[in-house]
Amino acid sequence: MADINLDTAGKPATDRLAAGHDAPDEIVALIELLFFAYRDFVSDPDHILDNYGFGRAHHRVIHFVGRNPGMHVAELLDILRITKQSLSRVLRDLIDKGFVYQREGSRDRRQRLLYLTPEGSELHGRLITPQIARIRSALGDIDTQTSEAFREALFAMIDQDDRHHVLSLIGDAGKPPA
Amino acid sequence: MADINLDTAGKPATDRLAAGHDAPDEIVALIELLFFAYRDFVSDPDHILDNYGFGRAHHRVIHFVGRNPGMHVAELLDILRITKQSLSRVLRDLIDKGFVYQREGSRDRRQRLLYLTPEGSELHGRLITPQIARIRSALGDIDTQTSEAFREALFAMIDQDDRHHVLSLIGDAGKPPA
DNA sequence: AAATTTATGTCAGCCATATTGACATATTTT
DNA sequence: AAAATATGTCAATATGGCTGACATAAATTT
Repeated sequence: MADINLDTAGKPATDRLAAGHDAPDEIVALIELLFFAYRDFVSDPDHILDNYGFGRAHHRVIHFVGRNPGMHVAELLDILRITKQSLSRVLRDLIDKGFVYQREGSRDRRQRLLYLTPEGSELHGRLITPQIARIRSALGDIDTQTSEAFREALFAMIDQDDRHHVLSLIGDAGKPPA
Repeated sequence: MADINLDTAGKPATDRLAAGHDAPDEIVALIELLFFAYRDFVSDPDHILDNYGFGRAHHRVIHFVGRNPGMHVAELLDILRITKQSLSRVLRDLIDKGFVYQREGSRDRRQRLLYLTPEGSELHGRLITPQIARIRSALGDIDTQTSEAFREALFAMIDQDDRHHVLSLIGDAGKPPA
């Protein structure tokens, strides 16, 4: 934690001059807070995943399949914004190790519907627990309105044309902003 | 955008049963919103970086050095939470291509103080512009209180023992929560 | 019925980013 | 003078992303 040699003790003005940008400090603060919040937010699951020989990619699959049982591969690709090949490797790991299984779609037998096995479900629970705790504790310090505002702000950060999709994923808990 | 085969049309109850967890939907919604917000938030800079042959790692260095000119290597390592070796490669790229330069510390001549060159500063500006725009537009739809709440909530997500550090980095724009 | 499109999977190879552990150098601190 | 610190570098390794090509089965279109 060594004390640092930031020659911009007072910050704002100095930085803006040095950088030569017209970046409003309150906004830049939000940019950095998002970075730090996300960094720490994923660190808890990361440690757990180590014990299984899995990585973040596996976590994402476990999470979305866990929350949307019967989801098919194309939908997962769309959510994760990765290629078929990238997903394929991760999915194979999860299936081989017995955390995810596939079933043929009944409506469309080309589709492979994805489900968590009991082991997968248990891991899902383990991974989400610290994240829930972190958010609870973060919002616990704050009032309900803040929590609502947090949801709205995060939602508004998402690409316009993907918001309806996200809404359909997160369900009623993410009510459309008034 | 193919319409999806989520067999949990109504969501909440079904999912919780299927997954077997006691995950409150409002909190899970926040978890997912954070994922989607971050995914889209970094996508703008990512596209720009492609044109320079740089990646996210380079962006992070450009950003923090740009905001904290004269920062030294150890501090950067602490912020990014990566190893010396990982930083080393990225830093070498940036120095070789003329976006960052180093100066010997005057107080401690072992230190290498980091600065952006004019080119680095220009790239910094290019990278941060869409991020500022995204946040402005996200908060534009919303009121000032919401913006404040957003800042508070993000801050509270950060690891307890790192908050003072983050505070010192983001300056007054991230006022300590009342 | 035949042709086309779609959903998925897989192969081979590549690149970016991260890791560890060992070691070297210069400088500061004890 | 010895120890600790700040940085840099080497070699080896792992993960997770990418592209492009190709294969199969099933659904859809003509």
